[in-house]
Amino acid sequence: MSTHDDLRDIALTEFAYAGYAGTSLQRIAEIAGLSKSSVLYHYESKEALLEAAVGPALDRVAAILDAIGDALGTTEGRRAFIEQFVDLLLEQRLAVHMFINQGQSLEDVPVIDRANDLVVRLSTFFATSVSSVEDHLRFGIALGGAAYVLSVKQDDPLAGENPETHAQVRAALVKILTELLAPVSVNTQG
Amino acid sequence: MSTHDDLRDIALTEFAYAGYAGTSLQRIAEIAGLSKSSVLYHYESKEALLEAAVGPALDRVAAILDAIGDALGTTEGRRAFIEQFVDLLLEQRLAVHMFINQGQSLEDVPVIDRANDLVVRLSTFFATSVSSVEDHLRFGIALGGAAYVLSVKQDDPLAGENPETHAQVRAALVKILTELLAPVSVNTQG
DNA sequence: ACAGACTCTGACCGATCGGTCAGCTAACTT
DNA sequence: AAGTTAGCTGACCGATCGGTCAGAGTCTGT
Repeated sequence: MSTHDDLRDIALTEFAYAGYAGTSLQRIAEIAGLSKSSVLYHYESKEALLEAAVGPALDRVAAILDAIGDALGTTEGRRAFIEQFVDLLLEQRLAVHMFINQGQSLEDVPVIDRANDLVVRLSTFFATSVSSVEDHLRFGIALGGAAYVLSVKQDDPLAGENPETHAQVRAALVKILTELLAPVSVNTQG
Repeated sequence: MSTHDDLRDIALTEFAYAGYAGTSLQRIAEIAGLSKSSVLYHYESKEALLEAAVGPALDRVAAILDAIGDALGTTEGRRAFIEQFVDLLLEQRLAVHMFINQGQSLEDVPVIDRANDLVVRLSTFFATSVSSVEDHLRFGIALGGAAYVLSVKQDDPLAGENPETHAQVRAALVKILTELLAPVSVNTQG
């Protein structure tokens, strides 16, 4: 992989792990085996590095939201969405964890504002007709919980990258999020 | 409230919101209307401020874990635990959110190590006999999701502090976490 | 009136932060 | 062989970081 992409990946890992404010360019440089000046040669600023790190994940979220469109109220629509959402989580777990848990404090960064807008879209996607406290909590727990559980470094089965475990995690996530967000009988007109 | 306690509360709010690394003593001082020197008069270091901020929450977690003891495998025991856990979350939501989401990166801070130990105890509490991937995910989503949803600043019903909404949130949380962690038929001997 | 404790402060410290800049080296072009 | 470019670097910048310290103001007990 190119140095450019290496830096992007290192930055994403560190931002998700130690926070944007808690990660220095010096540290990113050390992990990459470069000098801080080299990092700033590839990316014009720390903020540009953040944008490169989470931007692609935001594109995917936006694409999913656009594609699903209006099939939101029905249980069918929700289940179809959940499958795509789980795949997104598994592919972009660090980026999602980042803007879920640091989206509030980095509010004036353009790429984070974009992320926050998408979270709002995602929220209204699930809370159009039904707006009970319980449903709000369900959505928040599903979103924050999934982002959290996939970002925890653990010696557990999740750590391995073998495809069998991956399929197992995917199936379990779909099941759990379906229970939370699209129960067998959904009140479409709460 | 005393200046000492004010500083503790301000620090907790800022640590949970912007992260420990992302919060400066200068900022805490400004919010409190004091100088940075005054903050360091009340607390000998930034780390001491962190300990004062999350310590009481950790004491409560430990107390709950000690009290529940061995009634862990049964559905009854889990439900009793969940009620206490929800009350803890509602009372100490910022502190819980803090050490859930920053526990990994602040690993060498004593008070955070204590927090991480408690999370491990909590985890094994739910994963003694059953250790399937799905149950690990259920636990992580419940823990991380609840910590997340209660820490989000929102213009939603949660924001208000009126007792009626509080009871509504509590009931919904108990219901959702029970679904996640103690379904009607729990496999005690996975 | 004096002494001592409590609270608070500005000045200052070394270290680190994000970022700039001139210049080095190696590879490719003409 | 000369020129151009990409990749990288150390030296340096002002700002901010956590933390130290001597001292000022206030209040209480004697």
